[in-house]
Amino acid sequence: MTTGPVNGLGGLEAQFQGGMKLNPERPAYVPPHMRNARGPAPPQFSAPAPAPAGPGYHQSPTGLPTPATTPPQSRGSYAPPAARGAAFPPAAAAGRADDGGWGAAPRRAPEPRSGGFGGGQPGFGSWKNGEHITGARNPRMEKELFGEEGDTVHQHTGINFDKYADIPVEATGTGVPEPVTEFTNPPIDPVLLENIKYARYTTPTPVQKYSLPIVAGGRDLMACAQTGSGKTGGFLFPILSAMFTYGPMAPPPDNNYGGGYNRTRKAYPTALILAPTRELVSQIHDEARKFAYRSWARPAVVYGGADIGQQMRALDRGCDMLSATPGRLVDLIERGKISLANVKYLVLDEADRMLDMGFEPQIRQIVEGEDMPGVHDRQTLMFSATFPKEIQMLARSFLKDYIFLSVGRVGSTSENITQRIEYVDDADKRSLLLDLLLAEQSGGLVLVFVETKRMADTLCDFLCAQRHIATSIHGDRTQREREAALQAFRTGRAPILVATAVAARGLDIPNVTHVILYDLPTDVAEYTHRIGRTGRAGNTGNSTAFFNRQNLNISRELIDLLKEANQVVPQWLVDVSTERSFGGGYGGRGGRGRGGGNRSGGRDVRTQQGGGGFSGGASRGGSGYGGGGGYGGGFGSYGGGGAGGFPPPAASGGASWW
DNA sequence: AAAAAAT
Repeated sequence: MTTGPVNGLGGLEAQFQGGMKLNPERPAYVPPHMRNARGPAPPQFSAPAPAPAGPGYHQSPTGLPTPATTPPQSRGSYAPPAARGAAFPPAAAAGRADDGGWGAAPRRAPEPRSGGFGGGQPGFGSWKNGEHITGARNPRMEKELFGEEGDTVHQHTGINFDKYADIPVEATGTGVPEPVTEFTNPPIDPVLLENIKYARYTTPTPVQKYSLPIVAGGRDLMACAQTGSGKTGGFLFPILSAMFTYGPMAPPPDNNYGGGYNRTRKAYPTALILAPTRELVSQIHDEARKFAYRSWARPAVVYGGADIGQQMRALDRGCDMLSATPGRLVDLIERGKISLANVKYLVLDEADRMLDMGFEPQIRQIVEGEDMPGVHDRQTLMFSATFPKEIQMLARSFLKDYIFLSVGRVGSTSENITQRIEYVDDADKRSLLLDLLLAEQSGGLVLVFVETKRMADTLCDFLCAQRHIATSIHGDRTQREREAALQAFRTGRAPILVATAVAARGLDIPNVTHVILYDLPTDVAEYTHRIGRTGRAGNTGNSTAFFNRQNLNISRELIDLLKEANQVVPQWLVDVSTERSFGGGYGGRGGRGRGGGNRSGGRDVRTQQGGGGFSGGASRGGSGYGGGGGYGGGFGSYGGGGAGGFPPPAASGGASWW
């Protein structure tokens, strides 16, 4: 295990543990699956008034949904299923006045901190008698959720909106709606609008401009948007807006399903967001909390490596928008703790990863093998910075007549990132890394990617031995260590983070000024995601990739990507990509070529010849992909590792640590 | 080949 100076992390962890242990009322241990049989507040039953049947939730976005009737003492989202009945599905509402037998829906326990008056607690709203009751403002929560002016940990301070203005957007599919241009009340729910203001978002990013009306119009979406382009808001905003407006849904009549005796309070999320790493899921949840502030909707999060009992208790306090990693979600479904029967919005973030070989079976189980509504009874949204053709083909089975959105340069990386490729043999990598770190004058954070968990530890130890303050994150560290490392990095306490692929996707860490690919991934899409940890939210960043003979397989695609992003392409890289023998022994790679051309995606497979089944459709926006201004300026001058001849000069600096 | 994701 790596124990850099900051890995031990006294404060945070002690606090975390202490909080758990100091509770004098902590009950004796109960197995996880039994814990809900003896909740703090015994379920109370009372017959809710039969709610009038009305148009289904979201069934008619244009019509006014008939209010669901909710007993005044219960918070909206936790109303007994029967009481939630009216809105969705309409048929479920009739004749649900009985409260006996299996039909008896468990009344959710009152919000523990609410003094018995659910929803009345500052910061939390409710849904009563078909109306959205906005919670009172809560200064403490606002500070926690939105931070204060000028802090750097809360993102999107100093967002560079000007850079967004010219980003081209291509939307294909049938009936593409007109994008919105501003955050305004119609169509955005007023409660959400206020939260957007608190978060200091002023203008929708291109992906948000399109996703808002697309989702509001009931459409499915496959969105390919460059990193740091506001993807999270792209799905949170339209989903929360609709949830706020239309209110909670009725659960299905078979809410006793699973376990039979209904011992456990079951969560029925309206929106389910799946992502490939725990940290990403956690980050999405944090955003969801911001934008659900003062509303009736309760965000929840579940992921592995953390105490499941704690997560289940948190689910009892509300679960309307659930962010989850696949494994833990399946676990909780099997325990009868979560039902997907109410899911109206399914989001796959980093969709290409979620549908790749490692994840696809789990995703398929969740989407097709549990009680998730079918593709026509839910809206499915997929987001990623890269969308390879094969993955798009696969993804189509989860979508219905979707709109394909491509934001930014096609399948490419942001021009906000100045990308460099350095030739360096393995033996010289450490030296060059030290040079780069010394040359880093920005005071920003440096993220170093390696290919293996072991290398992450080794390199982190090495850097610490060299008096750098570094920490590491990878899948063999405990969840607590992972979170501590990320927190130390975010806050700048450890300005260097050595990471494996676990940190490659989606993580939004402000102030990362330099991403170093100490090892190059074998896949350009992966390269794209990794360097995308810098240059976020319209800011600029630098990336340096260490290239040597082992990376020949991506040289061709790398060159194409660099060209597309208006980056300097080292001549030696062009040379090696065309020469079959590079250092010998790699003669076999020649045939790779650029067959298909769009491995990283960015183009709607339906619009390519033989796409099948879809008749093109409207295409708007995106008048060409003209190059932006020059980002030429080099950053820091380190060693002699320039883009010289071939083979290029080795990095300078003595390898004195051998 | 490696990483990630349930215990």
